[in-house]
Order: sequence, then structure tokens, then C-alpha cells
Amino acid sequence: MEYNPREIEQKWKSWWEQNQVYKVSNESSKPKYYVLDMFPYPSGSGLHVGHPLGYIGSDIFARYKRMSGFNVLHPMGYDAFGLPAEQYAIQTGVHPAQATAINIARYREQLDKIGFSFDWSREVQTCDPKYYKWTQWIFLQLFNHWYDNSIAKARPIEELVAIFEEKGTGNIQAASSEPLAFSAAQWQGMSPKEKDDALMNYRIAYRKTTYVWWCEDLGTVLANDEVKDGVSERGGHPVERKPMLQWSLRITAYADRLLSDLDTVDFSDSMKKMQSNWIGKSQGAQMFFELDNGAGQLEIFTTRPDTIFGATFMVVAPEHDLVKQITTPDQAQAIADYLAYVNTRSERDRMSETKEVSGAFTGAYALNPFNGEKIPIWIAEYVLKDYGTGAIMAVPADDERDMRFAKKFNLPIVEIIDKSMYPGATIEDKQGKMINSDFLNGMEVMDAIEAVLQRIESMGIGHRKINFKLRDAIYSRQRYWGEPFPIAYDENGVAHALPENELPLELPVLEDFKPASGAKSPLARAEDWVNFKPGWRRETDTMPGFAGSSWYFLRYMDSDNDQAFASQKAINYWQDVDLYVGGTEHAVGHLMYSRFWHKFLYDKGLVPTKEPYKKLMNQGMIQGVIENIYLQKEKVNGKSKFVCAKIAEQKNLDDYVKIPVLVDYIADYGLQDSHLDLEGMRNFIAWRPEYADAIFECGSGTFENSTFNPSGDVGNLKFQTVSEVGKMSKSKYNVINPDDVVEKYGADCFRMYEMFLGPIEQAKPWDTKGISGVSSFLRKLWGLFYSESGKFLVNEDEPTKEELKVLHTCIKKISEDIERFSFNTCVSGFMICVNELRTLNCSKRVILDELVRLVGPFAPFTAEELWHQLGHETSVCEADFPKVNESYLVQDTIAYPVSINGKKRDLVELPAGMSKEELEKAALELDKVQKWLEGQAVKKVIVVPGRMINIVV
RNA sequence: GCCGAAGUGGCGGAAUGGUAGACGCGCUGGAUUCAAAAUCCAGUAUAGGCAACUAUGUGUGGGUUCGAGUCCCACCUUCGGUACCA
Repeated sequence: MEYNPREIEQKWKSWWEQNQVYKVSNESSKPKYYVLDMFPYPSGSGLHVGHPLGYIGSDIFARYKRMSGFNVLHPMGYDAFGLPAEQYAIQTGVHPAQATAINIARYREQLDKIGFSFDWSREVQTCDPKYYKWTQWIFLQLFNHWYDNSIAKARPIEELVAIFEEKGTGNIQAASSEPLAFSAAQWQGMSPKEKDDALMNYRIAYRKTTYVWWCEDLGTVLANDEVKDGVSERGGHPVERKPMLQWSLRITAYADRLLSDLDTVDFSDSMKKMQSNWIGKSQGAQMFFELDNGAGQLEIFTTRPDTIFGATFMVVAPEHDLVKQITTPDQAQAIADYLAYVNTRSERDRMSETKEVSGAFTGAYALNPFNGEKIPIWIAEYVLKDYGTGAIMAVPADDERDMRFAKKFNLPIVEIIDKSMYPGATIEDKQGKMINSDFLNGMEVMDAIEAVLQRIESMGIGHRKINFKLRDAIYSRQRYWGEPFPIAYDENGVAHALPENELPLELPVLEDFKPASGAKSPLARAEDWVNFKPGWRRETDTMPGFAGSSWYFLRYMDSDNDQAFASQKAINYWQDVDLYVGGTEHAVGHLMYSRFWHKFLYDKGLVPTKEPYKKLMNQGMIQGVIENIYLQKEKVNGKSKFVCAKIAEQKNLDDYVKIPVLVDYIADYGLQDSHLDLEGMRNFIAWRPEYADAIFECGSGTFENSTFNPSGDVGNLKFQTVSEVGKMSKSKYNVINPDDVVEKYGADCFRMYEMFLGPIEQAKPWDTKGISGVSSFLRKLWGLFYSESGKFLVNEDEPTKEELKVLHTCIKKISEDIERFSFNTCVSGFMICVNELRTLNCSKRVILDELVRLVGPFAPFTAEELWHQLGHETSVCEADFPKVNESYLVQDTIAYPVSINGKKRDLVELPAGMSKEELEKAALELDKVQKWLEGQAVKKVIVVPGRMINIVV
């Protein structure tokens, strides 16, 4: 029988399906293990070879765990709401639901070809009303809770109302948008709308006017992490700051827990660092400066209260509420001009010139609370409205930005820290002795911070405060293709939660998906839906992409449940995700949000663990190779002219532009010598007919009008292209579809090759030049079972000691390497094993039976076929993973490297049981050693039994 | 700028402080073949040598150690994250 991957794959794919081999039960006596992949957004371009990398790794691990006695949950689904489908709908009129369904079907087909052990009966799609009913339900829980800082826990909003009824805001410690204070009587006297506004200040899901990233081209608001480098992450459209009434989630209430619980999870250090940077905790003081005209106070936040005597000016954010109040008539024009300037600047402008300082003087002064000195108040872009209090005391001597500002505007600089005894200490380091600082003089910085904090608190002009960089998550999107908010507003504009029995609130049917006028969601056009009862109107914004993905891992536990997002029984059985595999691009966004939701659900007692993901594995991106040819900028006789990379490099590259070529046409793709051959050239011209009459010049001749004119005796056209590594994307014409690879080499080969490329967490460019090695490995494996003439070779002979050693060496390596996610070395371990068994001519059942089980997680189709050839009736995934028997690995002799002064000089085979002394003696007697020693005195001999011998002279 | 990861043959990469370059690709030679593909065998870090062998060698410079790709210090380069966070 010949090895025919295509046939085998067809056969076992349907067999697995019929026998529901991958269906997982929530009832099991086995210990549970949950392996989760970050679910994909089903884009229109389908999967490329980069996507499955992580899926293959997690699939191997899931299969391995399953064979090792665990009940393994390994599901898959789709993050199916999102902008691209909607943009597509605007362009083509195809309803997003329809486009999404088509894309999902395509993804499914592609995934199925690769042989994953997903339990598809648990599939989730975030755009399915049966799913988003529960996204809406969790949102309502967030809406109906507030966060009590005194017990660090979310509590029902009714309890807050009860507190207000009884004693007003009193001394509650609630996470809030702004500090509020009212008595019970005041509360009782409030109108419904006023009460609603007051409660909004505390709800975890709340509505507030905030400065948001508005993206005009997309017609929607974006979250912080959806904006990169001043443009939208998707599509690269410009964004601007704009105040808008938006739903937000009070993730800041959980900032401290999100930070400290990082210690309890097994994420990479870099991942933890990214998260903690994003949370950005800093300790300092919040303090008040009186304004010199007695008109009030300026509140600032600083981590360096010790530097207060060096504060020669104050800076407030241009959007700060106080700006209008304090600006003096003299300065009104200057401030107005500056504010106008700030408004014209896009985020991109601001970012591109971060070192440029700009600002304006308000004319007002604050007073230093310790010595009463007048400090001018400025406004400047570099102080941000949303961080701290939106105002700082500027200490030019001890802060680089303040220094630049002071220099530009000629403001005084007062040295306050003597760093002379700390050479090399930078301006930011908290080292040195205080000078020019009144009662702090002579103190070390750290002591001064403490001393001044105590003074500030005793004087009642401020208090210690912890600040976070993390900001509340903007939760509104002015889009159609997302979860509708289960919220409606009454005549007074008071927000009401929809009753649970009205969930899900489904998206209305629409035909026009363009944003409605006034920066409103297209949903505003569905008037019947919006004005569903007299005087009331529904919220027309929809939820962002991270809504559905923040809790999907819980839904897989019990995906059909229509009574709860998942039953408590299922949740208590599966608990949390043991292994989560995905890309680093979700480091801050998705991971932060889902950890936050999980903590909220934990507060509610709905999930048993504080963290959703125990261990996180980040797979590296598979990059594409972009292949370009050089087009000369100047035309020749009106014709376009291309030259090959070699010629262009010899001339001036500035005279050429790079034109990307569809990689399918390239010969020796990804190699140094990648080029277009005659056929590739013809394909290129057919693909880009505008270049049909162009001239192509390269070392081997010229190509024009579909004809190759060789120069000299070089027979073939070889038009060198220039390769660069970059993202795999449609626009770069370098997308490699896994289907094509599977078609050519088989799914098992594709799986093993992706693993063989290198460590899974490392980024690497895709190239297929090594794939033939993996392909021939699979054939060799097959060859242990069937001879070339098709004879079944498996026999019942007793295995030899050597054969057992080969097998168990492999078992040991594979088990150890799977545990540390080193899948690339697993593949080489298999190759060694199969090569050695072939050399030994071993086709013994006892050996092969274990080998097939070992290969099962990596090459499930081939393993399944061979497993059945061995006479088994059930699936190989239900078999036990082989266990190493160390006794087969014991060696009779050991090859000892003998070194002199650490340099290897000889290699000697010695019996395994020799003692240190015997080994030393044997080593010293070696001819080569004698020759090297040449009478020199041996100072020391180091013997590590089983490893090496080193002689020191 | 700051934070993190990584620099090893022609290439992808391997190596609990203990034989650097496993495994695979590519390349060279050979077998098989009318021929090719496929397959099989041998070789393949660099320099010198017919060879045995010798010297050098894991980004650079120091250090620790009997022994360093691996640990420590400084620096260089690449990639990822982040960016006026007070």
C-alpha cells in the first residue's frame, strides 16, 4: 500500500465526524484540561499559513493531554462582529451577516483540512443572537453594579441606592468618574434624571461625556488600543480627540487587581510587562495650590512632592476646566490662539514632534503652600487632560520635559537636588541631597519624599495618592455590526436596562449601513426599532469588538445553554483555561478586558477563579516574503522598463520604484536567488496587462513582447527579484494559503512542517524550502509498515535491546519537549527515531504500536491510518500516550570527551559503571593525553561521571 | 527615550555551565536509471594540509569558572511593545 495522504485524510476526516471522536463531555471522572486558541475574526481573505501556527501547537498539546488521561476541552469559534464586514457592506450592499456567514464557512473549510481536534458542537459565533444575548446580559450586570473600594469588590447598584437613601454619599469609597457629595435629603430631593446622573457616576458600565478617539473615515469612536501611531489600527485612518457622550466600562476600578494578580498567572515576562506598563501604576501625592487671587485651588498630581521648592511654574492641560476661569484679560488672546492651534493639530502631528514644546501663559498664579511664592500657570499640550488631575507643578531642574519648556519660555530653573555624589545618576533617578528646599535641605531624596508627604497631609493641603495610566474603556461604537445595547431612554433621558426576558435585543434589519447624520450609528435609521414605544427610544450605539471576546471562553463550557451564559455546573467543572494560545497583538486589549470581565464575574460569584487564563503561550507571527521587481522611473521611448535586482543594485536605486509581484509567479521564492523565469514573466504580464509592452532587462538577456532574447549562451530567463520580509497580506500579494500546501503535501506534513520551522513563539518568514524533509520523513515512517512493493512488514518478533532504546529515547524526548512546547525538536526527535529504526530494519509491532501513538498528536491522519492497520478499532486519540521506561536507556559504555584545560583532545569509550578514580586513571593513560601533557605536571583532574573528563595542567 | 525578546554554518535551527552546529534544507560526490524525477549511500563551520592533524570559531570587548553559546558587566545590531503618564 502506498502512502497517499489525500486519501487517508478524506477517510479519517469523515470517520472522526461520524464517530464524534472529538466531542467532549462535561461529565467525566478524568481530570479536566482546557486548551484554548484565540478565536479568529473571519476576514474575507481567508486563513493564510500564519494563522494555523498556534492552532497546530495547541492541537498537539490538546491531543497529548487527552492521550495522557485528561478530559480535554478544545473548542473553536469566531469573533464575528466587526468593522471590516460593515465596511464591505457599505461598499457592496451585502449584508454583514451574510458576508460573515460566507467567511465563516470558508474558515471552517480551511480549518477542517488541517485535522484539528476541535469539538465543533461547542462552536460560538459572537454575532449569533443566542450568544450575544449573554454578552448583553453581562453588560447589564456591569450596568447594575458599582465598585466598592473598601472591600475591593463589585456590589449591586440597589445597595448603593440604599446607602444614598439612608446617609447620602457619606464616607462611601466607591470607584467613580468624579467625586460627588450629597446628603440623604439631597438624594431624596433629586429628580429621576438627577438620580440617574448621580448613579451613572458609579456604575461599572456608565455613560459620560468623554474625550474619545473619533475616526471620521470609519464614522466611529475607537478605543485606546484600536488607535496606533495616531491612526486607526484597522485601515490607518486619521483620528482626532472629540468630546462625545459615550458608554464606558470602569476598568480602572480593577486596575490594582489586574496588576497584582499578574503574579498568579503563567504569562511571559514581556507579556506581563506590557500589561503592567499599560496599567501604569504610580505612587505620589495629590495636592492643592491656592490661586493667588483667592479664586480657588489648582489640584495637581506628582510623584515627586520633594521637588516642590523647584516648582517654578504650573502647567495645566489645554482642555482643563479651570483654563477659562483663570485666564486674565491680558492673556485671553494668547490663550485663545493657543487653544485654536491645539484644535487644528491631529494626534499624528502631536506624536511626530513630541520633542517640540508649545504652550501659553494664562496670566494667573498659584501659591507655593510652603513659602507662599507666586508660581505662574501655563497651559501646554504636553500635559494630558485624562492623566492624574490634568495639571502639574513643573520642576525644570528635575524633569526633562519641564526643562525643555522652561528653556523655551525663559522660565527660571532652580536646582533642588545635588547629585554630585552620584555620578551617572540621571535626572529621573531618585538619588541625591536636597538643596534650596527649606525644611528638606540636606535630606536624601527618598527621605525627603516621605517628609514632605507627612507635612502635606498634616497641613491638609493634599494626600498620598496612587494613580493609574489605565483609562476606562470606551464602550460605544457608532456602528451597525455589533451587539445592540439592551438600554432604552425614557422621556427624561433616564437610561433603563431592558428586562432580562426581553433579551436578546436583536439588531434591526437594515439596508443602508452608512453612519447616520450627526455622528450617529446607522441604527438611528431604524426608526420603528428606536422609537419602540411612545416617549422612549433605544440606544443606537453598538458594543465594540472586545465585548463578545471578553467572555467567550466561558460559553464553550456550555454553549447551548439558554438559561445562563453557562451553567454553574459546567463552569465549576471546567473552571478556567489551562492553556491559552494566541498572538502578542492582543497583549493589552483583549487580555486586559477579558481579565477585567472575569474578575467582575468572580465578584458576582459566577466564576470560581480570579483569573481566566492560567498559562499563556504566544505564537510568533509567520511573516511573508514580499517579492519586488524594479521599474525604472524614466520611461524608455515611451515604454516602461524593468530591470532585475542585480542590475538595479549596480546602478542607482533611487532611479527605480519597487513593484510587488504575486509570489505565485516567483521561482525560488524566498531564496537569495528568487527570480522570474520565462513562465513567471508571462504570468506577471497577464496579471498586470498595463506592462504588456514593457522592456525587461536582466543579466541573461531582455524580455519584450512576450519574447526572450538571451544574451550570450545563458539559456534561460532569470530575472532576479528583490525579497523583503513583511506582513503576509493581500496588498503585498504574498499570501500563502494553507489549502495549497495541504493539497500538495498533505495536512500532516503541513502541521509538522509549521512546527519544524522553529520555536513556536518566534516570528519567522514563511518559506517552503525545507518542507520536502518533513514529507520524506512521513514516507519513511510509512515505509516501516509497508515495503515499496506494498507488502505489510509489521511482524510479531521480539524487539532487541537496541530497538527498545531507540524507541524509548524518542518517547523521552517527545514527552519532555511537548511539555515545554518545544515542538520543533519533537519533529527532529521523530526523524532520528525513524531513521534509526530503518537502519535496524525494524518493523516490529511492539515498537511501531508505541511509535504511532507518539506521532498521533503531530500527524493525526497518518497515525490514525497506521493505528488501524495495526488492527486497532478505536481512534488513536483514545489510546494511551507511551510512557518512557528508563531501564531501556541504560548504557553499557559511555563516550567520554577528554579535555585538557577545557579543550577537547580525545574521545574515549569507557564502561558505564566506572568510578571517578578509575575514570581519571583511564584518561591519564590515553596516548593522546600523554602526548599533550608532555611531562607537564597535572594540577587537577575534573571528572563528571557520565559526562566528561577535564585535565588541568 | 523607556520596557521586553533575540543575535550560532550558505539557510531554518539544536545544545540541564560539560563533545558547539542535533535534525532538516541546500550543496558536492557516488549508486540506481537509456535519461530524468524519486530513492539510497558518503561528505559538507572556517583556514592550512594528500592525510593524520593543527589553529580559529556562537554580535563586540571584558569578567567569573577546571570548563561559557549558556552566568555577570559594558557596548553594538535587529525585532516587538510603548511613547510627553507628571
